[in-house]
Parts: sequence; C-alpha cells; structure tokens
Amino acid sequence: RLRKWQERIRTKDAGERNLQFALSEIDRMASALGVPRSVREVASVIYRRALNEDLIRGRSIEGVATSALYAACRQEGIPRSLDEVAEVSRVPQKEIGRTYRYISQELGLELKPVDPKQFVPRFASALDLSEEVQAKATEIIDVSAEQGLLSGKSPTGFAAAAIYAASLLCNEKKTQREVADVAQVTEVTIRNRYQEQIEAMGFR
Amino acid sequence: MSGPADSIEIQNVVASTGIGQELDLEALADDLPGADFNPDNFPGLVYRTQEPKAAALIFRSGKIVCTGAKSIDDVHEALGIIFDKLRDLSIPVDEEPEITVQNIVSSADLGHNLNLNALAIGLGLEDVEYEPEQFPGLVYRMDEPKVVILLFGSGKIVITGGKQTDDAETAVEEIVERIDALGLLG
DNA sequence: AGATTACTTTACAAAGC
DNA sequence: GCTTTAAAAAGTAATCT
Repeated sequence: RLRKWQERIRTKDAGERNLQFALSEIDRMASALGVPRSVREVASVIYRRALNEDLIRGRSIEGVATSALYAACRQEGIPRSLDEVAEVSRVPQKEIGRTYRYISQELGLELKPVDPKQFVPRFASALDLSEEVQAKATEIIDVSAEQGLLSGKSPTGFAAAAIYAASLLCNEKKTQREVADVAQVTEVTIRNRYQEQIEAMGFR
Repeated sequence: MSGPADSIEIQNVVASTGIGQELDLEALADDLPGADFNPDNFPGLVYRTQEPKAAALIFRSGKIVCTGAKSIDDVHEALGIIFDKLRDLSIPVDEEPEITVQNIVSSADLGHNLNLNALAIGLGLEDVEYEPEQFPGLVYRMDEPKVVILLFGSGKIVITGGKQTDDAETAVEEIVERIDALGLLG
C-alpha cells in the first residue's frame, strides 16, 4: 500500500512535470511567434483538454503542445501557417499537421478553414505596406474567392498573391521574392495565384 | 442520362490471398526474374506482372497482397499468373486460393466546380477534413457505404475504402444528393 | 520562365520491429 | 506507430534547362 501511494505521487509528479513542460513550451513558441498572451491561454486550455481526454497517448507532448498553439491561433483569428509554427517547434511540420487534425477532430474544435484575409495585416506590415494596400489585397481576396478561385488553394499563397497584386496597383511595389519570403511560399505559387486573381478582378 | 455515376473509373484494387504454403523468400528471389526482396527494408518480396499490370507482395507465410490492378478480373488474372509461376518452381499452391478484395480506389467527375469552403461547413465540420494548406482535397467520411471521398475544386473526386464493386456508385449518388441538397452543385 | 519529377492526402492487406 | 505496394485527384516545391 505504501508502494502504491508512492507510485501515485511519482505518477502525479511526472504528470505535473509534463504539464509544466508543455505549458512552458507553448509559452516559448508563442513568444517566438509573437502571439498575444490571450492566445497562449487558449492554447493552454486546448492542451489541458487534450490531456484530460487522454489524447496524448502515443503522441509526443511537444507535438500536442505545438498543435494546440496552432489551433489556438486559428481559433483566435490570427493564424500562423504550419511552416511558421514548425520553425519554432522541435516537431516536424508533418507531425504537427497530423496531430492538429487528430486533436481538432477528437475535441470537436470545428475550426473553419483558414481565411487568407487573416494573413494580410501581418504579412503587409512585415513588408511595410500601407493600409491602402491591405484594403486592396483584402478586396482582391474577397472578389476572387467569391468567383470560386480559393477552393483547394493554400491560404498563405492566396494571401501572398493578393498582397503582391495590391502592392502593384497601389504603386508600392514589392517583388515576388520579397512577398514570397514573408509568406513562406515560392515565387511560382505567387505568380500562378496572381494571374488568376488579376483576371478575376477584371484587369489584365 | 449520363450522370456522375457514369464517369466512375476503377483506378486500383487491393486484394489479399494465400497459397497455403510457407515460402523461402531468399530462394524465391533468386528463382523469380524481376523479384525485389530487401528483408532489411520490408519483409515482403515484390513481384510485378506486366499484363495485367499489378504488383504483388509475397510473404514468408505464403500470404500475398496484390495491388495496382485496374479491375477485380485483373486481380484474379495477375494472381493466377503468380500462382502458376510458383507451381513452375515446384511450389505447391492450393487449387483455388480464396482471394479477398480489401479496397477499391475509384475516380469520378461530378461535372461542376465545387466551393470546398462552403461544402466543409455544409456537410458538417465534424465529418469533414479540409486543410488546403496541407492538401487541396476535402476529405469526407461516409458511413453507408463506408468509404472515404476526396472532393476537389474541379468537381473531380476519389472514392476509396470500398470493398464492393458498387460501393463507388452508391457513394457517388449519395454525395451528389447531399451536395445538391445544400444547393452547392452548380 | 517552363518542364520534370516528386511529395502531400485517402484506404487496405501483409510480417516484424 | 513505421516500413512497402498501387492509383487517382490538384497544389506546392525543388531542380534543371
């Protein structure tokens, strides 16, 4: 009985240490990504829920913690791409995506697909673009999405192309390379999306 | 009436069987021209048939997995060729080993572009996986028939997980009905 | 700036780590 | 969980000319 008692304490301590580690990792990654404190708290709640539902069995703590943060960013409307999250995590992108899909399903998060518009303010400010360009990019996304061009396309690539197009239209030109770098997509993707969007806008 | 169901094409059939006899894969790898056997990588020996085109994974236990065939008839034909090759090597093979179809992969065309965003919400986020950052297709798990459907913006779809020949047709009729009910089918 | 090749997702069996 | 095999869908990416 004494053994059992000691084991319970040991297990409890180990669990407590794991939880502390996960929460500190969420904090570290959130800082590196520059996400607000409120999002870290949402991420912590998601992680604790995953822990209570026993979703961590067979998965790495770091993987679940990273996925919780990725999900929290989406839930709060300030998404980070999987690439960005993977950069500050020690878990490979593929595992983060897989774990996210799993906890999202099991916890019934029911997050809507990422809206490309939500990347515009962050990408545009990283490129020192004006409010005018942001508004134009947002308009381009709305118009081209309404014409069915968004289905199956990566939200970051879609946002990047719209920002590139808007920068040209507003005479604040950024090169495809510059936009590609902040959005973590290739110039080829920007070129392909840009052509479709310009046509949808009735330009060209 | 030509509808989406008429566009269904079987792309791949996965089946399993067994010859009821243990095998020495090292010896078989030497006797079967074109056989690939890397036990360090994978315990199965890989053997490909040209006509019909298929790939078989042959295991030490005598169990065999056949994949890559374009029809159930092709599966039987390809496995028949393999059974005969083994018999030619004086390996006793059951008269008519039972062949079980494990999975049929089909493609089809709904004939209209799809708004995957609206579809994800309309079909119910709880049954749908749509992460365009990771993959351009929307993943829909259907209970009856029990299949998984990948839907793309072009209206082209993939149906997989079915074991019956008509699972794909039933699934296509069902998904068309559900999409239409949402008013999301052109 | 193309073209090519390759990787992402789904399902499934097999034997073994 | 992973390993291997096959095939489709469409998007993205790396590499070469």
